[in-house]
Amino acid sequence: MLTLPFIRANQETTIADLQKKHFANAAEIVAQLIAQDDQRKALLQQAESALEKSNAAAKEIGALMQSGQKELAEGKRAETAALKASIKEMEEAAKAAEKELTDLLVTLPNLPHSSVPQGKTADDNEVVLTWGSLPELPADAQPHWDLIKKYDIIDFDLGNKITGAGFPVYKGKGARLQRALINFFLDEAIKAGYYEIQPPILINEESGFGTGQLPDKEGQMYVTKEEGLFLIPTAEVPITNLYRDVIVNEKELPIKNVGHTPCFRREAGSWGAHVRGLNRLHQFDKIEIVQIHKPENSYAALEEMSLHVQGLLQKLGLHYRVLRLCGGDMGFASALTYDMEAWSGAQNRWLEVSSVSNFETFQANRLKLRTKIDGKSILCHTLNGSALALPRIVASILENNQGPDGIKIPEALVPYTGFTHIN
RNA sequence: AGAGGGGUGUCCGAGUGGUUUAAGGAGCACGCUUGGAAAGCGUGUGUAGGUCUCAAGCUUACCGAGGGUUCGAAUCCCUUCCCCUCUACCA
Repeated sequence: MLTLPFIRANQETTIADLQKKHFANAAEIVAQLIAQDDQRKALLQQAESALEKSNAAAKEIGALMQSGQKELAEGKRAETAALKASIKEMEEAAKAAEKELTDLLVTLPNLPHSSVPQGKTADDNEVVLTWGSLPELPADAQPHWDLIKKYDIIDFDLGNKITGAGFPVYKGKGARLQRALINFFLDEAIKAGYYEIQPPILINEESGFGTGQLPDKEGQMYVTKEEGLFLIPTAEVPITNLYRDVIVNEKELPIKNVGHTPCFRREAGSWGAHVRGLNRLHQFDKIEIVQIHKPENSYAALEEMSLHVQGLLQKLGLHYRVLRLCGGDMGFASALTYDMEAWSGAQNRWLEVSSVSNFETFQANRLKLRTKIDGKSILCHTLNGSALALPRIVASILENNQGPDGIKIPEALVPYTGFTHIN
């Protein structure tokens, strides 16, 4: 959530930045926000001065009662009683104005960083770098959805039976590969100074709001019927919300947390040929890194996180590229996002395997996550990234490493899998 | 899940309708004292909003959360969340 003082002080750039993110009617909405804020302030002042009068009168009555002047007190009481209704009305009006204002403010996306390229779609993203080279594959190379059947390691039919589409069952070496990747990614993060967290994977509404999933993306999450709890779409939600309503001691910054969780996404209406197999699932495992910083350090941290993710891909020997997302393709809450895409040999295309973002104060403002610097409380910057999401990594490893001996496990993973080939 | 007891500031803790403008203590910060330290003494010590060029000041809200009663609520009532004890159940 953007802050009103910032919008007021930077109207021109706010409008231009919103347009860069292809937010419709930016100028009108900014003007409307400011008008509503003016109105809110006026109503608030009205209500507060009425309250002040009523508080003073109540105090006077108290004093009169105490000194035994009952009749004077009774008179005063009758007088003050008449104020009540109008005070209530004013308070309600002020509250309604504030809610209206917040409801509108919450619809504004975060402003993009100056380095974010102009553009509308994924085609406009900027390729920052490409690492490695195309894998050499046999002529009869198969896509991963055939390989998993050939080696009987991931079973969609069984998942269909017990749950539904998009909930695969991992079996044998497929299950062990999952576990190996999870441990490998966690260990690498811990080596890089992250602190491991195992959060709940159901979250309440406040948490959904704190990181920006609610009220907007309600349809993306599964909800429990009785309690109204949401299954997390990413560990970012619980791990970042640990710091909701917290004033972090400056000495504790930066905070670097990592957690592995399953992630649940409804992905309503997005099924088709390009989301076959492991490319898009309703449930998948992901290791998420989350950092909290003082504002001046957050962009250095973003680069560090990007390098960490790249290090993982390099150790797995996957051909990858890094994209700087354009304004139109970025997430709602992000100020700058790097996507890492791994090459999928048999599908002949790039698969997004990580997304690393700096949210600046956007989430912190919703979370009320602050720190104190020189006695002043300021909003922290939050960042997060996948390090990494499993299914597409598995797809890439299977496709890129297939050969006559079966699928070769990347060397860095062998200590974790305990086997060198899937065959 | 049933019965009972609780939730007050950074922490402990008093407070069952009106100088509570949240007592008292601890902690922390600064000062005095001291050769130095401790002790002692003094002062200060939250968050958010509004007003204000800034600061100060003034003001509103905040005693788990949300509503209500009242001229006035930490205190009374309702709803809800969380914690503790016992019972039940369970991995």
